[in-house]
This record gives sequence, structure tokens and C-alpha cells, in this order.
Amino acid sequence: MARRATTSPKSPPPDLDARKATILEAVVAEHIRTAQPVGSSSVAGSVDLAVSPATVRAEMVTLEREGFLAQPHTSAGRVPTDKGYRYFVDHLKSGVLGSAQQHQVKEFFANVRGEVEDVLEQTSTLLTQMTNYTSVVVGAGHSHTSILSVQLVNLDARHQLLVTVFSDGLVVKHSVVAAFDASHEDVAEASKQLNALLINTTLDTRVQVPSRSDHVATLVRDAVSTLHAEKPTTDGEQVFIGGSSRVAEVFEGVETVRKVLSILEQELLVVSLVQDILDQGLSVAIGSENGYEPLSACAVIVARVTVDGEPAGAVGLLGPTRMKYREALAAAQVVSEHLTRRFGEEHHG
Amino acid sequence: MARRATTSPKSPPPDLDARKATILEAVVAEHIRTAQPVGSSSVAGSVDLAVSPATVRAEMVTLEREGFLAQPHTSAGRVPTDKGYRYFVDHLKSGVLGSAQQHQVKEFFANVRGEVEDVLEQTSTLLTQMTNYTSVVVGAGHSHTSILSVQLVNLDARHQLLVTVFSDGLVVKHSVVAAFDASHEDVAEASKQLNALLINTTLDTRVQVPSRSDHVATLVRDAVSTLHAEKPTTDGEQVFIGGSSRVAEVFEGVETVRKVLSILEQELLVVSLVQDILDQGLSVAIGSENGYEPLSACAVIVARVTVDGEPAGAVGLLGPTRMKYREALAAAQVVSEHLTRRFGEEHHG
DNA sequence: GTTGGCAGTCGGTAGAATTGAGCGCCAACA
DNA sequence: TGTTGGCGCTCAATTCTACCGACTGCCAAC
Repeated sequence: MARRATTSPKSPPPDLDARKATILEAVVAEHIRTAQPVGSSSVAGSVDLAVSPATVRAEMVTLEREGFLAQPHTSAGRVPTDKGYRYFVDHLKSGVLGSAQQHQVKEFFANVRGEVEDVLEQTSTLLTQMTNYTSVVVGAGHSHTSILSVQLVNLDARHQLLVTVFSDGLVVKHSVVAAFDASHEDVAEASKQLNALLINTTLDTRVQVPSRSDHVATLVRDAVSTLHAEKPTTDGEQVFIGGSSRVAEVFEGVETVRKVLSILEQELLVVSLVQDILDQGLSVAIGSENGYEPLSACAVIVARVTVDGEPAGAVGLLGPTRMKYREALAAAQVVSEHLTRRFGEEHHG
Repeated sequence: MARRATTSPKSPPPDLDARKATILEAVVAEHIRTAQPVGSSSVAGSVDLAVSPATVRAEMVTLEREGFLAQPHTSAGRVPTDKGYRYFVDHLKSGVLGSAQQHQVKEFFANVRGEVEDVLEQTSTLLTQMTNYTSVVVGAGHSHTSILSVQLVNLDARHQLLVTVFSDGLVVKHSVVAAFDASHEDVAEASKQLNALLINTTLDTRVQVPSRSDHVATLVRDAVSTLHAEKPTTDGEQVFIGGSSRVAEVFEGVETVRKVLSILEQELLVVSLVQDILDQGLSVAIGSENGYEPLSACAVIVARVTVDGEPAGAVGLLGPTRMKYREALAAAQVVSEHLTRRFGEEHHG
């Protein structure tokens, strides 16, 4: 188990001497607990450091100068900055789940049935229930999985439906509009040729389409180009968001709630948010680190799900910057491991 | 165009004399505009009734006794009750959309492309943009549409995927787990038999499954029962919810926001909410009329989408009881008509 | 370097006074 | 009988004041 829960992008370890670190951590912990500015005497009392409030104050002045803490106003206690939270998270001993929760997760994965999509959706509900934060589950795109089967179905003479089954069990449909009346025989023949052409290819594979101009060849060409056209816009990731109502509990200020919700509404944006964080090599993005201004009051925790070492998705949790990192990290971690295991199994069946 | 926007379930027309009606309507309109309690002089001033505030007060006392108005506290103006809104809505001259919005809708439907699901999802975005309320679009279930094609695909020897295409273009997949290792030939044969068995049936149709106990027959039996098992839980309706962030703008009080959001999270519940309202023969459900206590601060507007006279879905808008009924009703109306037309066309192509 | 003490800052709260919107009631009037 | 203007009353919202208390920063002493 990693000693550090996360690593900063290219961390110049912003190391503080032991006492400053202790004080900073105490402030963060206390602020997470109470949502109030933390004063020097509270820190001096709560921590084993045998040190007076005055000393703590002196240290806090330094910590503030260095950007780890901030003062909402002159005569108030200190509040962590994003940088302060970052330090806290980077130095967090990774926690373990309470045994009740351990059990809940085991129970869940023992009982959950159904399609991948259903499992992912319910997983997001699980995460939300465990943590009381909004959860995000992203299922990987299928551009790299191979095609198991393609079928062209006649809706009517001018409209066909192309149904593609991928090796990971994803099923995708595309409408194809013919410029002519296609007979059932044409469609059946096209379907057959499409199968021959596409089975075991991926969406990245370039295939040789027939260049003839008869009906069947045209259908085949249109179908292939429709199928391959999907790629640029999205890889077909699926997103499941659970517990958006928690946003209203966890943030104060209607305006913040609105901004966060309207980000969550845009699923593509959520996918790239998660992707960006993973690309930065982070497992937690705090405040402005996530790159979306409307989410500057949020922290986002992510954990990869892998199948055979390949990224196959991710789970995430979104809360306020003063979220319970230890618990949330543990939950995301454990759930992503269970998902990894479950899909690994299925795969090797 | 209907003179009444809605009809109450079995309306004993709670008719008020002309002056009371005018006053009630003025109070409702003003309260919708300002979100404030409305006083007698404001009504007397805003309405052509040449009548003094004192007279208005006298009438308001009656209206309050009859349950159309309420007083938040003694020395305040009046606020409409659900019953007051109901009267207002029942006597609303159905409005017309501003020409800018007319244009927006036309534009939208002229340009949307893609699968039915995509159209419905974008429609919900459209409704939200037009009205600034949360929107709901429900696509009908497919229990009554017939099956165009069934295909069993081998994921691996023990896991098959049953892909069913319905005549309305819906594609549904189901996992089937075999108790034995199924060969590709078995699966192909089962697929063929399934097609013969199921094509042109609906999910309601009872089919004669083979009673033999060989691999192929078992696969066929399992597939059919899996497919038909779906019915009880849901008809396969699809729900698209747009603009849930508007909930945070439109309601005051975090608690209300939370309650409403957590209802919206439960899609099954939203479907039955819409269904219930339609079943009651309403096009607007105000406050407690919708039957869900957490939504008692909401009004819900619904409009059917039909194809060939058959219900094929619905669009809805959810706002506070003091929502802009005229505009919202007009928007829902127009959008549902456009959807009806669009799907009608496609169907007759 | 640490500590206790002290003066100063400032948000939060509680209470009192004030304001003002709006009502109910009533006597007068058509 | 219905309508009106006027009067007195009520009560939420606002403003002001005073005050408290939780802090800090600074400093002199240890």
C-alpha cells in the first residue's frame, strides 16, 4: 500500500519542518471537521506538540506567508488554501474503510447483476451512499475493442439500422439513410458483407470497402463510414453520475450549487474532467487544479479501473475542497479495485 | 385551439363571479411576477376594475375563506394556494410562443439529426433553454412495438449477448449466461431459431419455445425468457432530464432544492410521475396534485407525444408552483407537436 | 526560540427602535 | 346593499447600537 495517497505532477516536495507540518495538518483536519476557521489555541490544544498558542500563531504567520493558509478576515482563525489541502492530501496516510463499509462493498459486488451499464450505474449509487458525495463512474470508450458482430436491419426501405456488437459487450446503433429503396435482399447481403469486412477489426482499422456502385455496395460503404465517423466526437465513453442532490447539501451558496450542477449536466465535460485529472497523474484535484473555474470550490477524487492493465474506466467523487479525503479516497480506491476485479474475471471467465 | 389549457379531473367548475375571478387572477399573475405577497392596493391599481383597495380587500377575505388565497402572516399581502393556481391555470387563455421562440423551435427541428435517443435528449435541452425550467422527456416503452430482428452473439463460450431490434428503432441488449460451453454453431443456430420465433411478435406475445433439452434449445429458451422477463420492472421507457441546475435557481431554500433533485435522480420515479399526471387527464399538476410530497413546491407541466394516435412519449417541465404557466405550457405544447410530427413523418417516411 | 500578557480588530448576535406594507373594521355614503 | 375612505392595529423587515468573544499581532521577559 502506497505511503502517499497521491503525487503532485512534478512535485518539488514543498517540505515543511515537522512542527509546521503538524500544525498545518491540524488546521486542515479541524477545518474539515467543523467548516470553521481554526484558531491558534484550538490547534495548540488538539495536538500533542507541547507548545503554546503564541508559538502556533507565529508558525501560522509563516504558513500563511507561504500560501498554505489564509485568513478570511483579520480577527479570524486560519482556513486552508488549495495549496494547504494539497499538502495535507499528499501527506495523508492512506486510510482503510470501516468494516461496515467493507462489508457493504463486498455485499454489493456479490449481488449486483446485469449488463455492464447497469453495474456501473449502480456502482455510482453505491459510491454516493458510502460517501455522501456526488459520484461519477466512467466506462471506457470502445475504440480499441474489436467488433464481434455487425448487422444491418431494415426499418423501412429508406432507413436502415446498423447494430454493432463489440467484444466488451457494448452494443451501438447507427441510423443509415439510403438514397434509394433498399430491398430486404440488398440489406441482408450488405449485412453479410459488413460482417466479413468488420469482424475482429477495431474502429481504428482502415478497411477496404467495395467501390462498385450497386445498391449493396453503397449500403456497405455508407454503413462503414457512419460507423467510423463516430470516433472524432467521442470514444463512446459512458458516464453515470450519482447523487447530484448531494451537491445541494455539501456546498453552501446557491450560486456554487448552480455552477457545479450545470457542469455535471454536461457529460462530455465530466468525461474530460476526469480524463484531465488522470492525465496529470493525479488522483485528487483540489480547487483550481481541476481546471474548471466553476469547480474551483470542489475537490475531485478519481481512481482508475483497469482490465488487463489497460485503462477501462474510472470512478470519481466530487465534493467540497474540505471533503473527507481519507474516507473518500479509500472508498474510491476499494470500489475501483472491485470493479477491476469483476471485469477482469468476466473477461477471462 | 382549446380555450382551456387544462381540465381538472372531474371538474365541478369552481366558478367565481367575474370580479373575484379578476382579482384572483391578478393576484396570481402579480405573485408569479414578483414572488412577493400581493396587497390589495397593488391589485386595485393593476386591474381595470374601477374599484377601491377596500373592496378588493373584502373580496380577498372571501377568496381566502374559500381556499384560493393564503396569508403568510397577518399583516402581509395574499399569496395563491395550490387551489388558486389551479383556478388560474384552468382559466388561462392558451398563449402563443413569441416569434423568436417559434423560430428557435423550427430551427431546432430542422437541424437535429441522429438517433431517436439523441433527438429526445437534445429536445430536453431545447425545452430547458426556452423556459429556464428543468425539463423531462420520456420516450415510450417498446412493449407494444414489434420485434424486427433478434441476434445472439457469443462473447465467450459461457456468455452470450442477445441483441433485439424493435420496429421503432430501439435496440436492447441482454446478457445470457449458459450453463455449458456453447459452440459458435450452437449460437448461430439458436440465433436463427430465435429470429424465426420472435420476428413480428411483441413482448406481450406468448411464443412456443422448443422443449428439447439440447444446447440449442436451451439457449433459445433462456434467451426468450430473458427477453420477456424485462417487462414487469419497466416498459423500457427512456428518460432524459435537462437543466437540473435550474432547480437551484428557481427554488429558494437548500432543502427544497435537495428534495427536488433527489427525486429527479430516480428516473423510474420521474417516469411514473409523468405517467400519473397524464393518467389523471391533467396537463399541469400543481403542488400536492402531483402526489409526491417532496415535490409539493413544484408544478409539473406535461404534454403527450403521439404517433398514429398512440401515446409514444411525453415532454414535461418542472418549476415552482409560481412558474410562468402560459409560456411553459406553450413551449411544451409546441415542442410536443413538433416531436409528434417528426416521428409521424419518420414512421410513414 | 518560546512564552504569557495585552491591546486591537472585527464578525456575529441580541435587543430596541423604527419603518412601512397591508389588513380588518367601521361608519358614511350612494 | 354594495362601496368607499379612514383609522387603528399587526407584524415582518430593517436599522442601529452595544456588546461579546474569538482571534491576531506585538512585545517584553524568560
